[in-house]
Amino acid sequence: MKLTEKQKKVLEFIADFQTREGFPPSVREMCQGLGTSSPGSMHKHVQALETRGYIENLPGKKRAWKLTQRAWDQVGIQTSPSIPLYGRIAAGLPILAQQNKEEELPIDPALFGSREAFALKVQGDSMKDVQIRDGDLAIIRKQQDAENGQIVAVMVEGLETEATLKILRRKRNAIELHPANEEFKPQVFSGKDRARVTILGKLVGVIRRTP
Amino acid sequence: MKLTEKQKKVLEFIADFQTREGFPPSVREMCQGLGTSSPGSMHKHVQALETRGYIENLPGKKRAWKLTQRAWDQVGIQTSPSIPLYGRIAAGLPILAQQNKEEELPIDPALFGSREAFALKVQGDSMKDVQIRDGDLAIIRKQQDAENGQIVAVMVEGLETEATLKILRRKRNAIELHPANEEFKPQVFSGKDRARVTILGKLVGVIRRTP
DNA sequence: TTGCCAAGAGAACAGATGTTCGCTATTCTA
DNA sequence: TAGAATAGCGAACATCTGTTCTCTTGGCAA
Repeated sequence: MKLTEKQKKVLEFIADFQTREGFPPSVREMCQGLGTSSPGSMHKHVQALETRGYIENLPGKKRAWKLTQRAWDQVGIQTSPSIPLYGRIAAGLPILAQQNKEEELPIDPALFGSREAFALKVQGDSMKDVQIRDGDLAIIRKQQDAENGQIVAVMVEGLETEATLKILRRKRNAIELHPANEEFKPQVFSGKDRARVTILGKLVGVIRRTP
Repeated sequence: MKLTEKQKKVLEFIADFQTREGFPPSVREMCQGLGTSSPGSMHKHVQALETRGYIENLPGKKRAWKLTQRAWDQVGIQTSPSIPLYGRIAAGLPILAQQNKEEELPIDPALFGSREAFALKVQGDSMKDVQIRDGDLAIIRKQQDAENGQIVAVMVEGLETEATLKILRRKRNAIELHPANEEFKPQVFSGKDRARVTILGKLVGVIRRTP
């Protein structure tokens, strides 16, 4: 019994809502969260998840269902939440490859309002003006895009083999990556070069361990 | 605001039900579980718990309430290892009193090399020169003393009702507390005044949550 | 006693919610 | 091309559920 793409989305939403709020979402809240408008359609999905063993339902009660262990496994939520710390990035490997993991920080990503996050060790003083130091751990929420002015973790193809923190500024035909340090100059990628910039995620926190 | 005997029973039932089932009980389920028969009476108790800050309620939604941290503390259910965050310190109370706790950070103190730690919310820019910002969470390892030059959390008797971060400098006959900001002046306590300074612990880390 | 307060019973109401039903659109397959 | 599978819309219904009200009971202090 395989899950439809939509059913996975629904399952993920329920799991996310449950961990965030502490109780399951109502059918209509799921509609709102997933951008549809018909409780009927949503109910069909929930029912499908039930017959497939991802949800236990107590008939007759409102907003009273449980996700089974199978569901939590599917969504990939671990019992003891943590944040992986990536150190130096080896050239040629996917950035977030297992080989690059340096440590598993025993911190719940929810502390930073994220469901999935990772950490990078900051190197150098390029973020000095926003009080981020050499050696700090930057907590990054995974996302493909970000808004202007936000601090993001980026990879630049061909230029560096490491992920770096930069302030994102999109111009009409260019992407600018600004360090938060007056002594350094921004990098500008215009035209085709824009494709060389890959956003890994958005900065949602900083952790510093002082000796 | 003290809790009635009955209200404690109700609170315990809700906490128990929540951990067992994964969602909160309805008013009538609480009635059944506690051996009464009137939803009205039970609702009064729930409301009392809400005004006392043990329950957060989302009006208009059914079976949708959350137990606050205070409630979990009252019931005495422990979660994974964590660090308590203390906010404003109320005058006259022991600094690390339960009443001052603002949040329980789901972080293992071992991450900062401590067995027992607590967190304080940094107020103001007195630590600007060491890249600590207003709003940052300072992680403090409990200890009575510290070495020269280290950053410590201190209470000064009579002067302030809040714990502050300062750089410690012991002189022959005085204790100096230096802010890490050139614009501020150090506080000097000499002679008998030295006894007014109480060291709560040593700074072992910083956590920043960016919105 | 009198008054106050916590607690409960029972009824009643309004709204949220699960659930069902019929119809349509799109996509993929036999 | 016909049919199945998936997904959605919108309406409608029964009931679960929070909430309010009134009345009653028992304990306790002034």
